[in-house]
Amino acid sequence: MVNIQDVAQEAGVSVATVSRVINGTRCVLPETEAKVRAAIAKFAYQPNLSARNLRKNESRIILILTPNFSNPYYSKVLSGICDVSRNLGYSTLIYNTYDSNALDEKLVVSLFQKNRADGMITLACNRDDRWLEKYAGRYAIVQCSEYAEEMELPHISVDNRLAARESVRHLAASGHRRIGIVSSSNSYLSSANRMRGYQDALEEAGLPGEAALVAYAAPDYSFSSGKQAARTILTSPNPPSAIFCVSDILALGVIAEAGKLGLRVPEDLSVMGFDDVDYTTMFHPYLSTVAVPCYELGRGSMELLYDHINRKPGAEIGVYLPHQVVYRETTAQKR
Amino acid sequence: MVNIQDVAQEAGVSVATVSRVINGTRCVLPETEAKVRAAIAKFAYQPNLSARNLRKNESRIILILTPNFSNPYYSKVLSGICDVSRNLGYSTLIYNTYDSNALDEKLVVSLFQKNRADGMITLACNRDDRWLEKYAGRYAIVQCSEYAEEMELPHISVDNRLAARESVRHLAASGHRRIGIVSSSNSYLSSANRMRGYQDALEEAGLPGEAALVAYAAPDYSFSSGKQAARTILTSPNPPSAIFCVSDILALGVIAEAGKLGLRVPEDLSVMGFDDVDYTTMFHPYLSTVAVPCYELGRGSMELLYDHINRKPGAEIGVYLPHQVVYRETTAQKR
DNA sequence: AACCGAAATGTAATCCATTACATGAATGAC
DNA sequence: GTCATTCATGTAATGGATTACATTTCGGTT
Repeated sequence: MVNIQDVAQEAGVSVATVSRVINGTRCVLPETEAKVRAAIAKFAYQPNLSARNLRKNESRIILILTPNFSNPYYSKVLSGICDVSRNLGYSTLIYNTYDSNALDEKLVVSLFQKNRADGMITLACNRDDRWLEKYAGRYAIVQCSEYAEEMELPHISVDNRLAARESVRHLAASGHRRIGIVSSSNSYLSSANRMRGYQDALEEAGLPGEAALVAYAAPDYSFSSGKQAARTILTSPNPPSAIFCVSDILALGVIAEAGKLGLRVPEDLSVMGFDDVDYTTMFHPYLSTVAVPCYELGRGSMELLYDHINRKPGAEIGVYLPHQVVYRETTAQKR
Repeated sequence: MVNIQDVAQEAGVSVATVSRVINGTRCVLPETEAKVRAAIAKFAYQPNLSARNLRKNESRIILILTPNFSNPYYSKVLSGICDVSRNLGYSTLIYNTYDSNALDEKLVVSLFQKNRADGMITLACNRDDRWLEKYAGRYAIVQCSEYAEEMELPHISVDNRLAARESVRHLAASGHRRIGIVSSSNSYLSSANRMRGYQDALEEAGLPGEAALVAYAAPDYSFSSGKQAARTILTSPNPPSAIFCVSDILALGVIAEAGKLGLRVPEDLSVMGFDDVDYTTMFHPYLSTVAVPCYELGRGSMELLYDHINRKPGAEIGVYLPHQVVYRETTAQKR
């Protein structure tokens, strides 16, 4: 494999000059630069990244901690992260934590040490993972989608509270007086904030909150847990005519269960999802939902991380991307 | 950051000995080893990977070329790859080629050179990408799911031809005499082999092939292209009573279009998919399909790659994992 | 007692790019 | 004409782990 020596020799200059040309660190005479570039081109020379990283004391590796690779939401985010990181010259080491919601402190530290990662992006930490703060100074960390509350750590997400509020407001504006919510019994800030937004909207519309309208699905966001939650709500004495769900898959479960109970969507029951993953429009009724810019969240989190790795002054702490509530076929006027 | 020097000093031995303990390359006296291990533990020492890679002339990075990160099939495969690669100490650099089916030769070479990757896994190459062979000696390459035909390059997949044959054989055994196929107009070997399997089964059952029973959906495997293909087949003069599809999403499209045409599934039309992605059981009718062990394909491809990187004698060239045809709610006896 | 060989460990070269410091040439000021 | 300064480039140290080769030690053989 050709190295910087060979290039220097070919160009008739020293290795230092070649390095300067490559990195553009100091002025090099145009004709010298031309010679060097010619030699680089001739050999198709590529600097050895291990040597460079060793010298510069960086790894050009960023860690990504994701709970579940195959979840379409996360895979979209990952896609955004990978595209940007590739352009910035970083390798991504994706670590699947398999829905173990606890973002393990020991794991994080050991991953950092073992890989000497330059930074990390977490896709799902709990709202009370305050220990992250301890490492903020030492390592560059960005939290994407979920983040630990009340901490000065970089994070990027949508405004979950507002999005939920808008969705539920729409349901109320469509005449629904009894609006349920299917949340998830996890410790994500998004779940908490979507619940808050739901309550905001009820209050705003002058509707009373009621325990029977609230169900918590299992923390796995699965289809079947959505069905189960729906059953609880819909078989109660005075069931709602609309249900807001904190995820699309849960909403799909709700729709399935509603069908089982003889309810038509949207004629008898309006349903709203959250995220807008691909299959929301893969079969009818198309799901009304909140479109979350997953890919852009991924891109944004990597860009944010890059700024923090390079200690760019003024790098932001909290970034919020715009969402959009989309009304399709699972929501209708109350009859 | 603590280095091997510090550990050696603390343990009162030379750096060579520390290295030997870490790598287990040569005999070290038990008490010496104990001292070294104590020092390592005390400092929580982790070898610098850049230095190690530089010296060993490896990068511990493997490239993954995938057409579409967010496709559930690929994300499952990626999940398997990442889990194994992590355990083997490799970083994965995932490169999204965005459905540009042409696995670009220049891209591959430049990625290898730039990252000095130790190996590469391709998730989708065309059956005629014979240029790959040129690089087989120089780089470790494993083809997962799709591979270039008639070449001695490592690959792993299911037996697409057999799986298709079994599925269609089942339809024939259920009394269907006119069985259609929705394939995809791409250049994947899987498509070709599933077509061959379809023909095998027809022949086996003594059923005639017929052009009107065959439709090629757009190469994007999309829901809408499935619908379009179904329309072609189902509106022909003498439509089939069963359709075998080369992907689940296409099958979903077929079912949707059948519904539009007033056909009930499975009463009027049996439909089989391929892959068994998550949403096949997310709404009724549950899809009959061929379960492909995506995750295991991912695992297997990384293990295979590892063997080839290390030039393990007897590393296999072609690995075939078992599939399983699952009969759910979209297939029924012909009436 | 002399010698051999194996085992355990140490010394130092090596991988390759970056960069602090050194050198030499050219420019300009007085 | 001399000295300071800047610019372009070269020399060599550096980062940290691996490993070929060297050395020491010790048990065993004759």
